[in-house]
Amino acid sequence: MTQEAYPITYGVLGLLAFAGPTSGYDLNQIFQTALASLWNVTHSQIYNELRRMEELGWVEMERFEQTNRPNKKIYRINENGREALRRWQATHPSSGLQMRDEVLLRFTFGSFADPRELAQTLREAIADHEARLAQYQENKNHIPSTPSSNTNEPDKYFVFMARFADIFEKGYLKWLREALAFVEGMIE
Amino acid sequence: MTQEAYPITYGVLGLLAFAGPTSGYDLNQIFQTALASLWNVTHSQIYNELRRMEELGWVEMERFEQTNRPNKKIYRINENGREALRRWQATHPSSGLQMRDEVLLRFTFGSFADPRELAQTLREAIADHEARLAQYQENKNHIPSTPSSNTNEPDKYFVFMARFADIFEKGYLKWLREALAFVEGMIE
DNA sequence: TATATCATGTAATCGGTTACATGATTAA
DNA sequence: TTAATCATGTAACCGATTACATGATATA
Repeated sequence: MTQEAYPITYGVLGLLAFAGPTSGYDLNQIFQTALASLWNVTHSQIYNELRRMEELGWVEMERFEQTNRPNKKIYRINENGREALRRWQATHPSSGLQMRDEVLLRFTFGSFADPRELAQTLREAIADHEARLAQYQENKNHIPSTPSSNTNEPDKYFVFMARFADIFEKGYLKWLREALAFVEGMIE
Repeated sequence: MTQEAYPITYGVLGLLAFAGPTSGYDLNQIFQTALASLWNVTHSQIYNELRRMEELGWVEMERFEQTNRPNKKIYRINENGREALRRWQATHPSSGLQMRDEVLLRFTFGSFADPRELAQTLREAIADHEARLAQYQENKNHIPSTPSSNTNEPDKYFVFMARFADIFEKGYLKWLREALAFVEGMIE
């Protein structure tokens, strides 16, 4: 683990600023509901970033012994961490949108596929993205409030970001349904 | 390089089936215009996958000496390769959509940013995505025709896939413009 | 009473990126 | 005439994923 930070580092750090003292396990849950629509992570990486930030001195860690559950480590952002977040926001993005989509890739080479199989792949993708959309709409009810604000209204940036997931998934689903109709037209 | 194939492997293989005998350099160009909207790659990875597929026996390689340019290797898909493409199409996707977007991540934690800086980030993102959209629309004029079809009409799956990039970028731009207006409202 | 799932994390691997190389044109 | 960009690839590294570990509780 080198002494450096990456976008995902700040993603975890930002959530920690919102959530207060939290374990890696819980941060992963939060990440999956709050940010999964715009940044893929695995739970392992959350732990990686927490360790990294501890080395960087951006967070404090405290161990808690538990009997019924594995022991946990609780992380808490400190002033260095908050300062790092602000510094990050003053820099330029290091890269543009990264995307990989196996369904679209398969569709593109649909000429090599049996249309029946491809149609099935598309139906599964539709179910998948419908579930995502439902999940994102459900998540809107659990948007955290801005840290250090004494209101408990949902953070306005979070709220606005949630619209992106909505627009994106609806557009995707629209395309998928049209694509399915197209592929069904190719059968036999 | 292990004896295995991944989605990106089939992406390169599929393009090779469309393009006929091609060098890694040229395949990268083709990939960037044809598939960049749905799968990120670097040119290095194209070369990696070509070597991998040669080991797998899916493609044939031939060296060409050049004087004014570095020597090149020309790759050509063989029957094993075409069979591999068809087999792949008969399997289930190994993963869903993968996405990482630093602009959205920064926006989400906009509470820690100076709105002026965030607005600037959004303006640059708008310019970036406008350029992408223009690029994708230009690309529509260069869609390859289905291999082994004796027409030279653009491949129908490629054409349909191109609509996805269109829908996606337009939706993204819509959101970005709304987000910019929102952030500008937060200034001062 | 198996078998998921919860809960919590570490270790090993690898897909994908960055850095390195190199000579020929083209542009400022 | 200095600096990009073209053209073509290889080698090294690392961000991110998969696999491993472990005991408790809930579920079928």
